[in-house]
Amino acid sequence: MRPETIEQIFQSAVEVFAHSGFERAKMDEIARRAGVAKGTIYYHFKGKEELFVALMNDGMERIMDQLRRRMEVTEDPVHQLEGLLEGLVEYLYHNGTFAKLLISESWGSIERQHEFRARLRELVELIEDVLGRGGARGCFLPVKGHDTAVAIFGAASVAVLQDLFRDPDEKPAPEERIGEMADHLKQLIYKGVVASRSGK
Amino acid sequence: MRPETIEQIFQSAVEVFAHSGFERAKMDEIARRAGVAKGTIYYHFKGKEELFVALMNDGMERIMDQLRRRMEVTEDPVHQLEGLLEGLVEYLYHNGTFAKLLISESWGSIERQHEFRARLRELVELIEDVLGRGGARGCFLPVKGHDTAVAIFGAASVAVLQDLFRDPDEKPAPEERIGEMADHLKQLIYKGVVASRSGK
Amino acid sequence: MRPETIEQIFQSAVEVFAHSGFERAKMDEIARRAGVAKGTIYYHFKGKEELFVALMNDGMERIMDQLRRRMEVTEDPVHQLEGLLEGLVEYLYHNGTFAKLLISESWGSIERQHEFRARLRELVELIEDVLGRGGARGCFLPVKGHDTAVAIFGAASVAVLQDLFRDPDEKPAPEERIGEMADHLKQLIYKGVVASRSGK
Amino acid sequence: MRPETIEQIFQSAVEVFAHSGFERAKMDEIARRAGVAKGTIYYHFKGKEELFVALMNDGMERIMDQLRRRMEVTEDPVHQLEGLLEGLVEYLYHNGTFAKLLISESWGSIERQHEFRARLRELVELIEDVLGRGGARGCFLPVKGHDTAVAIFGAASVAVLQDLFRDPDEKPAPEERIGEMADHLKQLIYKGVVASRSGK
DNA sequence: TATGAATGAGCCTTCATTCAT
DNA sequence: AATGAATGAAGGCTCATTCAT
Repeated sequence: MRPETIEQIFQSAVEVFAHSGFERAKMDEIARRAGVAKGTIYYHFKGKEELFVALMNDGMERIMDQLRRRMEVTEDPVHQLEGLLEGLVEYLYHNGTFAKLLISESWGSIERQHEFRARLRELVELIEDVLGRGGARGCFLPVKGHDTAVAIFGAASVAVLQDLFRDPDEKPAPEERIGEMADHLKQLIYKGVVASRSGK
Repeated sequence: MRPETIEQIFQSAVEVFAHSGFERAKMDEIARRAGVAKGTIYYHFKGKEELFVALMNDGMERIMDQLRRRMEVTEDPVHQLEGLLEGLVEYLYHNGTFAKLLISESWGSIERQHEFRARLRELVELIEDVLGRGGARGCFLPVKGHDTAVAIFGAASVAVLQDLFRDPDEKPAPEERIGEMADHLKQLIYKGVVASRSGK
Repeated sequence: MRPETIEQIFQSAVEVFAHSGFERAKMDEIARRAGVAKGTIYYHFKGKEELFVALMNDGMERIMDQLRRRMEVTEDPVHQLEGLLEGLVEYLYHNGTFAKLLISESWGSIERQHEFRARLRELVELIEDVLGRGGARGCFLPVKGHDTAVAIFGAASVAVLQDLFRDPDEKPAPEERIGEMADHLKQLIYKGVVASRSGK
Repeated sequence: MRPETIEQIFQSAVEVFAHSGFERAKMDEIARRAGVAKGTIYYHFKGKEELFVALMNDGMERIMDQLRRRMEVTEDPVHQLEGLLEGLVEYLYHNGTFAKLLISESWGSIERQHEFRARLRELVELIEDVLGRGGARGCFLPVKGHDTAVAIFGAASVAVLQDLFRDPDEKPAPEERIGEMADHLKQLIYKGVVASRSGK
């Protein structure tokens, strides 16, 4: 009757998992913040693990949706990559919570972590595809797709995280930072850092 | 240099922390692998936290040493950046264990994580300095130092991790991959991905 | 006689209690098998305990009915005892479920268990009466009634249980086994095991 | 160093398990009675289940020892059976705790219960062997071994339990009752209940 | 009558840490 | 220096029961 309850648990879980990481997160805390009894969580989710995975899948779907939508507005791979970078930075910045989990819970051999990397690979493939299409059209250099795509993802996500977790008092307006960071990333990824290219 | 026992604990701790992450790592397991009694660890280290921090500091010192040594061989910022990238990839690849902890335990508000990010900032500053010097000399584009440096670090470390944690059966020879990956990163970071630059 | 819903709950409860014992039995499971919502059980029964007691009382009534009916067909205590043994074995064998609960939930100091033993005592008294009447008529040895009656009940019920819970693949036809076991019990209880009796 | 601790846990566990049954028994209570911290139990036993099984195995070993010793004093199967009955009644009476668990936790399909019945079968085989040897020598009637042996065990154990759990105020001296009950069982099992056998 | 979402006390188990030896 | 038995706080999960609909 009330999908409301599930939604509350979900919201609360995102916050708590993000704040504490999977291991330190306490079901008690999630329940408290959601304003439900502990048992209620277990009525809707099989356990901590399932709740977490449901959460991450949800997050991954959202980000993939956003990125795909960004890419549909143009056919030009260069613009598409631009959209990807902006979308990625924007989403991660607004869901720092999710960004943190994505980066910190993706490495390891636990089942959950396997599933995670699989999802992450989808995102990387999105980037890879753009690079591939652009390479075919001659508007991108012939880069080695996968490694480069992963590197681009790593650059964006770590940059966002580092920004989110710096001393809270010196943080500039988020919206401004998002634009700034996306620009810096675009510059790095589009042109690289080396100046003189004629002589090379 | 270090007494036998401590060294064994250290080695064992690296393995266990890397395999399980900080939270899942058990002091029991560390003691078992080190071949010492659990109490012995507490004789040498104040607790789990201290052991972990000591470990990470050690790791950070080693990587910083390696990177600094790489940079001393030349004065040319372009070559220095090359050395940095190679050194970073090489070290992280050989110490995947450390790479994983570095990336997954750096974000959060626990004391230990603060200390971590502080250390990481040192590494980023190393990159930033090179970019700065290169920019001053005109051999680098005038990039926004900090963001770009973080992005470069993120690109390298996530790329290495993704490689280390992919399906174990399709892994090529490590040494080969290290060269390859460093090359791909260098290309990305040096030239970017966009092809036509004539108009610029 | 009983309304549909209650009957379904009853049937389901018998199965679940028998399969899992009182403690391990879950109201959820009982409701599921009965095809009703969990709340429905609580609409008809005060709780788990009451449901269980109702069940056992029902079982005890049935078995007592069956045994009493068996005894009415003759006046001869020897034949009556025969009927008791056959009836007991037959009933327990066909209601292994009940047999198990009877034997395993009867010992302890919880209220429910007291009530149980009280019921069981009724059954034992039935046997005791037959032995008493037979002793008065001279067709039974002058045995100490209560102990012997309990022993007879124990012999029959444990024999049946042991048979019901042995490896499922080597089980012979139930009907056959019932006759067999009743015979063995009759022989034991009628003649005992010692051979030479002339010299005594 | 201190097998003392384990012994205390063992003793306490026997009491608690017997008083409450496996499911209702609380590790907290066992620890409290043993005078140790809860964790101490888990230092020595893997869990509740293992503790319980260890307990039961210990009990079974003790009873088998006692019964085997009883049987060694004579070669005559009739005397041996006498020893078995006396030993069984005596042991169960003195370890009502164990008797209860034996009878109430032996039926079911959980792993632990399988193991239990297996152990119980050993005991039954002891009886079966005596009956077999006696039958071969002609001092026992040619009874069907297994069923009869199970029935004898059931008779003895249920008789003891019924006695142990009757109203506490009307209990006679234990030692006296043990002798009495063993006698009643011997009479039942040796001669049966039917009086006139000449005419039959 | 019947439902099923919600509850929360209760329990088993884990594990970092201590300390007597 | 080293040991390992003992500790106990903490946390995930279960499940009988309630109640608004």
